[in-house]
Amino acid sequence: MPQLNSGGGDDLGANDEMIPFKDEGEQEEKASERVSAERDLDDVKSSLVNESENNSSSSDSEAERRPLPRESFEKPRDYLAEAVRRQQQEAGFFKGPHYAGYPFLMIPDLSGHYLPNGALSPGARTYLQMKWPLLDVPSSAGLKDARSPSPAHLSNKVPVVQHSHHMHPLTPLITYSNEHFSPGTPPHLSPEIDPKTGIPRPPHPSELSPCYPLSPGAVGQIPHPLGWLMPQQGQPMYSIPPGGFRYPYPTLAMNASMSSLVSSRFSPHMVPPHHHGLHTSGIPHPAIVSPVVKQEHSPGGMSPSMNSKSPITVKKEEEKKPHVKKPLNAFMLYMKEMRAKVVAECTLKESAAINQILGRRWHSLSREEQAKYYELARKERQLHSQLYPTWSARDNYGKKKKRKREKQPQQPHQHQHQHQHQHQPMHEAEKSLGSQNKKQCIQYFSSDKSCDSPASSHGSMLDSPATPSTALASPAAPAATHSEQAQPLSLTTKPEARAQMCEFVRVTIWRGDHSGCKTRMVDKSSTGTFLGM
DNA sequence: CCGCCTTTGAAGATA
DNA sequence: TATCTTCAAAGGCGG
Repeated sequence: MPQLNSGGGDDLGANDEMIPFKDEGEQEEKASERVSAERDLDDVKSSLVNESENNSSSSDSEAERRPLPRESFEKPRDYLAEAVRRQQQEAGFFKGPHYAGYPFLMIPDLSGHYLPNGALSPGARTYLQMKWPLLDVPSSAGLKDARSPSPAHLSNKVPVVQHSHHMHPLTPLITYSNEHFSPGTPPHLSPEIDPKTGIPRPPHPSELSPCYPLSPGAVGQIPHPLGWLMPQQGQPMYSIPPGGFRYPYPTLAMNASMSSLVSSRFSPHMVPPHHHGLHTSGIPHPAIVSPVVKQEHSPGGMSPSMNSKSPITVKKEEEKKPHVKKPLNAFMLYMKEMRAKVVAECTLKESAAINQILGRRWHSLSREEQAKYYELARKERQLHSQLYPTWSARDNYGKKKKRKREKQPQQPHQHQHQHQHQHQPMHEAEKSLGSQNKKQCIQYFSSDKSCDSPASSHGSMLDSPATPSTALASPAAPAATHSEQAQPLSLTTKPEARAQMCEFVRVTIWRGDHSGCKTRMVDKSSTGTFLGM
């Protein structure tokens, strides 16, 4: 479990983030036949590292080594801490053109999710216009320029936008003026509160400045700075209890990253300093799903809930307690951002299928790009914890009637992560089909290059679609290695072609076990193989 | 209409 | 400490 206040410099579990490839080894182990391939992968990785390092003209420290092989990459803390340090030291973190591509923003949903009433600050408006250049707009020249790769980019460790899509989803940030991204630490930052302990702690130089320096007691009543957001579906990402909070801080103390985070994922309303007016409007905070009650469970200090209450009362409050959602993790952020693109590329609409693609794309992302999302996620968590200091993931346990995913007692080696089961859904089918060969054929997404699936393009990788190694081994990866302009996501394909290439069908799989049959999304092109036809 | 599917990651729970 | 479980988003689909 991540340390919230390690004192090591980072905050809120930032240290546990960048381990995107943690399961790689496991998967690789399974695929003994791919040993040599792995070796090649290692080589690729090494070269990648070298290239990256070479490209990094900057003399800076560890951050410089950002593009690291998996092993090194597993030290997010240093990385992030360093990044932050640099950010703070160099006021130009967001200024320099080369930093333009390192926005901590999630743009895609901006309009829909975060702008309930459509009201936007000028900055936000600009932002919106830039948002989602959308699927394959070949001529986003201006944007292209913004993301143009250059040694300078790389030298700054800041993940440079390199996109297959002409424009990095996050690129729009570049449109942000410095005013919105005023770098550096706000002078008026108060000590950050440890969400767990509620004890204020001095900001560590290497950690992000708290965006909302709230006192433990005040936190609960503080309006969510992001409270303007209202997701499209009417389900707020985060929401503020009705009635809103009073916003105690005339000026939002927020550093560059935070402001970007806020302004993006959470809302452009945040940008303007007139936020206090916003909250009085009671706009729900995106994290709160059901703004039934304005009162959030008391954060430590001045909350009434501190008082001893009868179980009934407590229960009542519990019921009324708005559902504060978990902060999105890096992948979720990525998904939100990229989903629309994938959907546009492919004919499919089923999220399950889309998510598989996204999962692969995720792995095909360069470390720098992933780092951006990890950073974003970290900020999200940080923000979330500051907004809801007493919130715990456990609070949401049981609120979602989750399917009971049956365990697979017959397969000892699968008793790993649930999500690892999910990573290899073919196992179930495999059981029913009873052969490794079949298993390899069971690709939800196969040879579709546009709908991506780096792994699928490699027959040898078929049984390990989602592993990073696979991604690295994919055709796209090497490109990424050589240039941040790699186009792992293949948006270069024309939509029509892509549409053709990306068709999925639902396949019902008979499962020999208790579960009977099961439906799966399978790429049409692989259906035949899958079905043994 | 609710839950499943599917992905990764974070965090809580459990052994 | 290691492993397992739940939930976060999303939207089509099935019962």
